[in-house]
Amino acid sequence: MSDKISIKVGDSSLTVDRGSRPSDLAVRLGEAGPFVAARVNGRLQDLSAPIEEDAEVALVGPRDTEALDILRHSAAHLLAHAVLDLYPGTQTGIGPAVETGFYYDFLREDPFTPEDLEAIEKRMKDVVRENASVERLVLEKGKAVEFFAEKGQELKVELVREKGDAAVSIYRQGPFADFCLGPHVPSTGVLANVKLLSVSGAYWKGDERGRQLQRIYGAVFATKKELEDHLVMLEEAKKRDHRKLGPELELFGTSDDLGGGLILWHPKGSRVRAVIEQHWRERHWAGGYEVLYTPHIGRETLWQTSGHLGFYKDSMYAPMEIDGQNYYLKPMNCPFHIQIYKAKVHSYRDLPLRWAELGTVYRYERSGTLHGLLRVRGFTQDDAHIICTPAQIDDEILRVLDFSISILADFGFTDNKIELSVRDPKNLEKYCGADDRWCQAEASLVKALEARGLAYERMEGEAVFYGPKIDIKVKDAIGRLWQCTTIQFDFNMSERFDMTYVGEDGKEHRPYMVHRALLGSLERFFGILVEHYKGSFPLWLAPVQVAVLPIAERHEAYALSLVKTMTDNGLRSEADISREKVGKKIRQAELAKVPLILVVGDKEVERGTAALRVHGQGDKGEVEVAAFLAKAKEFHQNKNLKVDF
RNA sequence: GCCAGCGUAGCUCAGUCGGUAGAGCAGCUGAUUCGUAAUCAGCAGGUCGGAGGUUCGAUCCCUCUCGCUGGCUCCA
Repeated sequence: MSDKISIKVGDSSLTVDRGSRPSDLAVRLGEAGPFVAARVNGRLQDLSAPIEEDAEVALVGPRDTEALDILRHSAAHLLAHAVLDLYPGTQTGIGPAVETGFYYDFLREDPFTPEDLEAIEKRMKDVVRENASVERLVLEKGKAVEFFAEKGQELKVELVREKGDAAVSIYRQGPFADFCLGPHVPSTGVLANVKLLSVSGAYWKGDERGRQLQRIYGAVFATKKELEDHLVMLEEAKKRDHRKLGPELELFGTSDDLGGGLILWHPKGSRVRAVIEQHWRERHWAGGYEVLYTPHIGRETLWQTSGHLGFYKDSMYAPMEIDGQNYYLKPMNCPFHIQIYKAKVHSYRDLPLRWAELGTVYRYERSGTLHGLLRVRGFTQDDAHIICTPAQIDDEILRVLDFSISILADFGFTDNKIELSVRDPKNLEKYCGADDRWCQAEASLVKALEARGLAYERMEGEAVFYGPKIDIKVKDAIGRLWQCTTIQFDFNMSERFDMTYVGEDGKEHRPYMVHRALLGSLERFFGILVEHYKGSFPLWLAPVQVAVLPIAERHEAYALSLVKTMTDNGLRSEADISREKVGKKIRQAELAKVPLILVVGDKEVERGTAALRVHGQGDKGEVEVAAFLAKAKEFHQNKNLKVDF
């Protein structure tokens, strides 16, 4: 075996000693760097890792996209380095890169305070300036255990014992050493643009019964600008926060006296909700659905049959006793729809049935999980159940998929991420329902996605126990994903309630049942809408669509007549007849994010016109009332997301 | 539920090293009748989240409790 190997870096080819390191290549090629890692024959590795065979090598700079995870992971190590410098005796848990940055978990008696975070960040920056080197060593497993035991790092000892191979790689910098595969940056100098963001609790190995650790979160980027942009984005997200905008725009509220996780829809929010519901109903009727109503409570026996009392009881509220019988608040609508199904004998000729309901359900959520409109204890699901024969299932799935995507688009969500959740192939016994049914169900989900050419991610093992499903997540204005639609097969309920239909053969058959929530819940969807539009709803959804602002008292009658004209034409309109100057009225209408503003004074009264202002676009000048009305009506009725006058 | 932080007027916030609180906006009243993002003046508004304790005295210190925030866990 030759002790030379040939290396290709970009356009250059060179022959080097076997065992040369990527960092040597950089020197040899006169590449300035800095570099954070190297891609050797497609695999990311340390700059200091020897190359043992002919290879194609790419040096990875901090600004390369594939560097970001390395920067994050290394920044997590830097964080631990600083923490151990400042708080010796702290035990380190795990510290990975995550989607938005990195974190590290620590075990320590005293809580980290915000001041501690500042001190830690400062120490991190010192270490960056020192450009401390990061060293990799490989120890035999037993030695690695000893190594961490000597340092008093019991958590690491546990990890090495559980996960370590025969040879364990360890990264070391300052007082900190980690059991870690890498790769890592060669030294800390490239981690200058780092910021610690928050501290929170976390469980050791994610186990609720396990030890409680303290987790410090941070973000890191290759350039200062990217870090600043990220911080601006966090600020931007805060400005869109529906929990702030909701009460500000008088859309909804909560009340301590009412209780956590319960939402009060204020008049303006209720208006928007009513518009959403009406649109939803009309689309469902047009789409071949019946819209049902069912009660909020049901007898214990119903929940026993459905199985909820068996496996879902912890999420249900305590029963109330009525005439010696226990009744439960509903956590789901399906048993009620099934009762309607079972009210008569169904023929295959009746199917498919598509039954939808805006059904308000109540679920116990642990106090710490409640979050604005997004996680609540009482909410209205836009639920539907499709009951059909095996022969109909492909058509029905395609139909519900198209329907869902189309309705999401009505609200401005056209950029979606789709996930197909299927069984865990290694654990088939934990699922209910016959194997051939699972196969057919999965096949029809895939067929529908492929028929429409939709990209999707296959989530192995993510199916719920009763059937495979498709989830649709929508992307909002600042790129965040929100789960809305879920289309799930249910092989459980139809069995438990012994749902049947009479087939052509005169025999009883088991229908397919598909659950579907499209918007998800009205509360949650409304929260997502508020964040997506930053409170500035498109015209057709806006609680007030046209504000009419008289300049002086003598213009009020005219303003009110315009409001009546708008209202008579189906537009939601209000006049501001406060004794304020027009500048103030405009400011208030703009702050309320009213899409269209009509200012009227002497000139407009005299000519029977109005001065138009479009939210976010400013003064558009004088308009004829009839022409304005025609356009506004058109935008409203067509549900345009943007208006153009 | 767990860890940490927070809770002062409707909102945003100041303040009190323990002697029962203050501003701006919003509200009300009055004046102003005004041309594209805040007219002026006056008034009113708080058992300082709730309960208990320590103290001559608690909004401030302690305990419990409720709620909110960031996460964790959970979300068949």
